[in-house]
Amino acid sequence: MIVNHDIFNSFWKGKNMPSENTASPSSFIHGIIEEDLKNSKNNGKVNTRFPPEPNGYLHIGHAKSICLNFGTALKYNGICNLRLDDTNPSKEEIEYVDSIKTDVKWLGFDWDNREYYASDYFEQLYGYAVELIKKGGAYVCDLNAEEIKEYRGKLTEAGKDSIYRNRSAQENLDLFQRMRAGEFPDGSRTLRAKIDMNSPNIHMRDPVIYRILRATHHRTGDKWCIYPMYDFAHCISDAIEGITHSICTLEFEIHRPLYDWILDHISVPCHPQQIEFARLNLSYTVMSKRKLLQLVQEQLVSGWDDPRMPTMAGMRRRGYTPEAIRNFCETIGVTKYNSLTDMALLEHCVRDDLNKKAPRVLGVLRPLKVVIDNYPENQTDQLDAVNNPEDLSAGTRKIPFSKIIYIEQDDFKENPPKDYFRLAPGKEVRFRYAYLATCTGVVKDPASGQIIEIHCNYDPATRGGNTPDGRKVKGTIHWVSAKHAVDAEIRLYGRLLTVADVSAEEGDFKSFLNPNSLEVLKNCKLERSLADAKSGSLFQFERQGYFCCDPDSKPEKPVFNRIVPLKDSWAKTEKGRKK
RNA sequence: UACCCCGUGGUGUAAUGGUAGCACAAGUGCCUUUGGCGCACUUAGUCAAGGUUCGAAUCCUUGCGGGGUAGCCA
Repeated sequence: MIVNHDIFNSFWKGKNMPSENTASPSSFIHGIIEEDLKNSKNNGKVNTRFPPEPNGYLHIGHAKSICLNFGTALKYNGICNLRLDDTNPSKEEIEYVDSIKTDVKWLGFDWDNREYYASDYFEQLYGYAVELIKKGGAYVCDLNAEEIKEYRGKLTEAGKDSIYRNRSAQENLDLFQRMRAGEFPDGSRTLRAKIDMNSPNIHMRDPVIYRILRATHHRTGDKWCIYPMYDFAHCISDAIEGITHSICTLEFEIHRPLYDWILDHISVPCHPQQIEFARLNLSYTVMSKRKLLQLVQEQLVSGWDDPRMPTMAGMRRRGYTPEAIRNFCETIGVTKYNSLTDMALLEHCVRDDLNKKAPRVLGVLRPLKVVIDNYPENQTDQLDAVNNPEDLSAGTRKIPFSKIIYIEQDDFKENPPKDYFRLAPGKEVRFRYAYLATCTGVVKDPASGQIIEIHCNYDPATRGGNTPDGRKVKGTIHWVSAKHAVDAEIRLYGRLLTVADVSAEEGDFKSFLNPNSLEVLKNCKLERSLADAKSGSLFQFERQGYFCCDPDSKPEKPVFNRIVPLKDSWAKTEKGRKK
């Protein structure tokens, strides 16, 4: 696993703080908050938290939650804590903790010194469990896992009481203490909340709140052999931290009565309000940690930071910017409707951001050799090129032109279709920033018939690409001088999956993996300046797309990732024509 | 067929009882030394039926459709 912190530390530091605007998604949640504010609830405070479990890498769905939680706190002058929800040591690792912190910072949010861990509350949580037992709200149950399942009943039928349900508080206290002391084997007993085995809500049928589990915790080591369950730990952690609005995803909606029940039955300092919203689903990808982990473990991708992954690490390596992701999160909104967001919207946000800030360069992905017959053998022109037409303060640079150049294979057609205004026999095009030239001949490989070389004559009067006589030339194509070019590897990424909505398909999601999601071009020709591009730096290769210098890049062999192609209305009409 | 939640153009959302709007996508045209960007325009929507109301996407009822929930996971 490669974690290149330099990618963003060098490039983005100080440039990626969210503005008031992008950090302010408006939604039904803010409606609730503003109502609370109006009623002076919580003394006018708005405190949130982002509470990931450190059992995997953060993905774009988490970004939505991060923007919501941190953005809400920012909007209402509150605070947002980072809390690692680490109550299940069997799945959690320090590597994940580190990556989570890295990703939240990279996205542009700051938890100051409020880096909290549910595990920091284990002692307090234990105390609250004791209080609950004393109040008759919890009991130690000796049923095993299968028995508990059986006693729980079904969705459509009530459960039945455990035979251990009516133990005395004294006995429960003694047993719970001995559970902690390690007197009983894993799985032999649990602490359960004493609620209602007939509840239509299965989560209220005496849920387990503590289990015996001998696993080394990444922070508390072997100090504990009992661990609190989510439902017990989360609401109390919220209360301990003074959270006012505990925002989570829809699948916890049915847990809310339990969240409230626990807080109502112990003496916590406050009672946060749980509010649920719909998690993000993105077309042509998967968003579950389990599936992403599978892709990594089965080496179907190169790692958590494979640029095809919807993880923050993957998107970072791909070249997506924090600003683009934040803007995306604002654009998609927050509701309770289970939706499927079009990947095209994310790509739009990426292009929109990159268009403003990415310097333009010339690079040829699939080179075709062009000889300018009437250009002097050993001459080199240094031509002025605009770095960014969207930002003239980015200035200009010099690019060298000479007798032999490379153009894109797509930019020449021996038998051009109608409306094709690139290079073709007898046709004139503009080499961007350089000269107008007319195609005079084609050289083919006698054996295969493949076009291997084009011949042109240029018009010396058109230096810089201008036409003193005012003639209009519609086609402008990019090029790179052969003798000045730097050879590079370019990785083109496609969609991870072949179907937009894999949840609607039957069978294993892996059978819908796009076999062509990665195409590596090893013979690309780029303008010289790209030889010393820094890892993580972003460019627009004119007429091609946006590209990001990969950590694998070396001065002698630069490597670039295509972040997203430019929109291509010609490809669209061509495709339409073929139909 | 238990309980809970959700249904607004193709997609994502706004309208909090008072003109159904925005963005993406799709399409057309203009502009253009990036077939990019930008600009203008077009297509297209309140799940259904009743009810309340001067007036309903919004409130009520029923139906239909979608999602969630039966870990000692979170």
